[in-house]
Amino acid sequence: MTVRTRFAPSPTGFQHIGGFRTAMYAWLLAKQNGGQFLLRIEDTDRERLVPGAIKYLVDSLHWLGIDYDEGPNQADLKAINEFSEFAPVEAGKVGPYIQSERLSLYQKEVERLISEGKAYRCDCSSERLEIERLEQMARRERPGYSGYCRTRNLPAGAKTVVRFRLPDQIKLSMNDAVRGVITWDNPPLRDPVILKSDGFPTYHLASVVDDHYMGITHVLRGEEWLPTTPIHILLYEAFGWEKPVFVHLSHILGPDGKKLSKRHGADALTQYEEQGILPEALLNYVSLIGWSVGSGDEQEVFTRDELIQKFSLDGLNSSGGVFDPAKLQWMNGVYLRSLSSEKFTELANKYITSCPAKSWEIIAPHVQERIKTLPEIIENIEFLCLNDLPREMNAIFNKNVNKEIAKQVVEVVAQKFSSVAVFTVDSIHKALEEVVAESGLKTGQVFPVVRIAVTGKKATPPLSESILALGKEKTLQRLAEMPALIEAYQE
RNA sequence: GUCCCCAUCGUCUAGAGGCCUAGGACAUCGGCCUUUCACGCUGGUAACACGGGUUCGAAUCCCGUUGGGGACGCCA
Repeated sequence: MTVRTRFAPSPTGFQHIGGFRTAMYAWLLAKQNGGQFLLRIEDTDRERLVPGAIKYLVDSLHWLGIDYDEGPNQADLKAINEFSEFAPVEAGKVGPYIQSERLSLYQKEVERLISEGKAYRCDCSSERLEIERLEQMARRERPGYSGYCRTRNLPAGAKTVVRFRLPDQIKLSMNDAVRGVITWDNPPLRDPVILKSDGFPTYHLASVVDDHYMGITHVLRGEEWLPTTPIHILLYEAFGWEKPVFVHLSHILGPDGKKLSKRHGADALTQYEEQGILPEALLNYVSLIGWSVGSGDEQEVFTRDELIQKFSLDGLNSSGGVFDPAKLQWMNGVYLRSLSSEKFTELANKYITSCPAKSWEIIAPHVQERIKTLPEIIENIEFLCLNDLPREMNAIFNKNVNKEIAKQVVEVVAQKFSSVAVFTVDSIHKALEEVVAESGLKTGQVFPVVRIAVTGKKATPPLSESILALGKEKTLQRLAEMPALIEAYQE
């Protein structure tokens, strides 16, 4: 059996990391089995549509390296003003992949249901329904449609919706790939609207119809869909269609343990990009929330291919997981350090514009080892870019270094450096060591003072390399600036 | 309120009845390396929510309690 999975987001805002994790798992499952992964846009809620949301979805998927085999192509997106260069030029034969373009299909299927008595029209106004609901709540009854139009046999009309007729007694079970058998014995469900008065389907109808016609074999979605799964099962049965495998994923939680959502602690993917998180690291980290390779294997860092190879539904966890930014940062550092110097420089590009190329070349490997996210490059190379260097002067002084000694250090070092013909890491290092040997000053007195003099900071890349990157002229200049600063320093 | 799901270190997890004195990773604390910081290496603190069963034996199976989450829309 060919595995076909899909990611079916609604373009009602920016999709957060939880949604993309669902997409990733679906993609992983399809790729692993040589199947297809599709993108379907569920734009049936006309009121909440957000312009640009579809483009954001397509761009983000591409950024993460999740490419879809079937879905809206460039022309489709252009037609609705959501063009993305990252969409495929051609993709898929069971489209359209945008639900607003499949209206006639849904309407046709609904007619079938109505003619078979499995669905009916309803003209109850939403205002009336709302009042009804409030009253029920007030009476502490379970809220829901009363069933007023069930037997009225209403003809098609301007203001009508179509409801799916649910059995009076529902007892059914389903074998979820994550949770095993789940049984419902009379769940609190009322006849749901499947076709709205504007002619658009609701999720229940559209997703079932599309999953069927698009040949979806595994439905991966968030566990918020679990309570309404009986509706979907009943719909499959009403249509006489084969059901897919359901895979209800546990939620990604915010720091407070509540479901991550657009309104709650979630960031758009572009935020991570801006924060200098690599897509590979994000993908890898997020894959670990709710999934583990298991079987005693303790691997956590996976390449994309390893993920495709090792992913399995069995490794999916049924409990929700908190998103831990600290671990993401750590993993990003791991990925950053594994980069070739060429690739690292390429990614660093936007942060090093004011740094001389030669200096960057010298300092880059040391910066690479020290950062967890790209923007941290800035603080590491600041001393190479700035003319007017801010210095953490207070870091110079301690019980071993007073103003007198500090001045002595910069003076001796400057003198020594002047006599070094060619600056290399070795010659600089040797010069520094000679200062220590000849002046009677201690290493712990010399290096910290020079570090502040040259870089302004107490935590920096290695001193000799930093000095080499700065160059002899500027180094001597910075040393020369020190006596006045030392003198002026007040605690 | 009703229904559904979930429950191992602070966090992500391993664990499919004896391999568990519960393993790993992040975070945290300490040591080593070292001119700082970082990397790396190394050691430590730290968990089976509770109560009943079942069993020779339970983190693992069953029931209940508690706690958390989710759903109850002409939203998805």
